[in-house]
Amino acid sequence: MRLLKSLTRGLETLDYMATQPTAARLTDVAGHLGVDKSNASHILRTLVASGYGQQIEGRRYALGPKMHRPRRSELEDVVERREKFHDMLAELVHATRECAHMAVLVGNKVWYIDKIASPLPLKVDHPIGSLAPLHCTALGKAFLAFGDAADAGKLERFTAKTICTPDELVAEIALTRERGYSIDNEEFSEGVSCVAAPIYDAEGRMAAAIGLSGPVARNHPERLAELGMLLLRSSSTDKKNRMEES
Amino acid sequence: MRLLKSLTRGLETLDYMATQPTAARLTDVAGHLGVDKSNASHILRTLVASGYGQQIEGRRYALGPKMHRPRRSELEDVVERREKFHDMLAELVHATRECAHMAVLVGNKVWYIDKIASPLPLKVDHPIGSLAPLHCTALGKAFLAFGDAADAGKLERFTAKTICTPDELVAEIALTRERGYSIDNEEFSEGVSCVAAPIYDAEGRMAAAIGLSGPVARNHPERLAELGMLLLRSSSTDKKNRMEES
DNA sequence: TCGTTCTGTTGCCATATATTAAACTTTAAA
DNA sequence: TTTAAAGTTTAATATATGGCAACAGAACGA
Repeated sequence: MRLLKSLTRGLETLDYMATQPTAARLTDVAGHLGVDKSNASHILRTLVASGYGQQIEGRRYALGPKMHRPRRSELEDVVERREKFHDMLAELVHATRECAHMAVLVGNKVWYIDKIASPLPLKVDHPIGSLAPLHCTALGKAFLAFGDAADAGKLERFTAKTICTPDELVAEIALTRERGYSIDNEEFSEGVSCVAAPIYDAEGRMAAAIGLSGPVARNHPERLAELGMLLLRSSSTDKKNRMEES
Repeated sequence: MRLLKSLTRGLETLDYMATQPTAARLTDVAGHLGVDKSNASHILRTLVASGYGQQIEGRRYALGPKMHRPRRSELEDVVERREKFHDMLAELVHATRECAHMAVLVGNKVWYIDKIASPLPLKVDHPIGSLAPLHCTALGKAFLAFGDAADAGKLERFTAKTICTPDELVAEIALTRERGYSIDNEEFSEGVSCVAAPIYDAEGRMAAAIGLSGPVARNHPERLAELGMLLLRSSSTDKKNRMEES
């Protein structure tokens, strides 16, 4: 197993510049790598010449334009995903007569990006575009359990049933992982219960959450379980379709 | 001017992987660099070992996790912006009694991310989360005139007044730039006219568009001009505030 | 299943080249 | 202005690297 030394050093320099809060000086780079100043000079110059580094404000070095290549826009991904799962929401509403939501993770909140309301007169309403906390919503818990939501932020209390201690939340998340879908039983809004399940992208990372919400009057525990299983079935069907077309 | 060769090649390999639509094979990389397979093998292995490359689906190479370092999420920006301008929308609705919208650019469409409806019974409704074309909406034209919307896509006709030829659209955009705000006069929806103005981020790039929509019955040309000026005044006030706090 | 071809890996050697050290230049500090 | 620190250039040497060739493994077709 042979690694190219100068390449390794160059990349390590990129690492260094990436982790450094402020633009790095040549001497610092040389010190960090444990090489001579002149060597560091050559490395940095090569990085700059290739566009992976850049020299700014006199003689300081930072990551260059090539390191900030515009990737495919996150927004496009989100909008595309919304389009893709809109029909699934419609089917879910049709099958359950409950309100279906879709949300993505933004910081430590969920952001509702799609909704189809229940046809019944008694209905819940999380407007599209609104934000909600992670620890007390089914959609949020789905990101905690299956996505890469780091922490839930402050565990604010909304109702008597809101989970407000880290320990309880950890247990709830573990339970959610076993179950495969998440539940919110009047933890955010009195009288409203929800279930949610994750949606994955092609790389297998959680991309969005899809959930069903309704009044507890209709959604007793048994029905919530049914709805949860329905969500799992829908999302696994999607996964299968994706497998086949690839 | 001395550049490190193996480092240069390694970085060029990153370039190659970045521009390649699909994950690259070793032979392709070797061919592209004009080096021996064995050399390419060492380069790729070094890239993988350092995290700048990764080996996926067997024997193909792609940019690694270090190249996808999480920058501040675009979604966070959008959500933050929405929060920030929500009050302005409310003020606009209060002042004009027309519906106010906020939208961002996604590909060659505008995506409505916030809305406050008119209090009057006759009102327009672009639901939040929906997409609209650029060439026939005020919000879209704002991105064409002041933002970095590259092209408007197909100039589909929606009403008799829709601008459907590139030449006319170019002229309209030029006019919009002079005017400072954009106008949609029943070009997307019969009976609905809108005005819109750009919102800029800290770097001076157009971040979002804010617009007012209402029925033509109320919004005769003179009123549209008034609404446009109001938008400009609101957004310039925001700009001033931003200047002061920085 | 087997053989053929294509793709990627390993070991070796010669030499191009990266690294060091020292001299030199530029910038910052005193 | 002087002095010290930081950065660049040059030159020399050691060695890391690139090419070759042989090897191994996967993919393909029969």
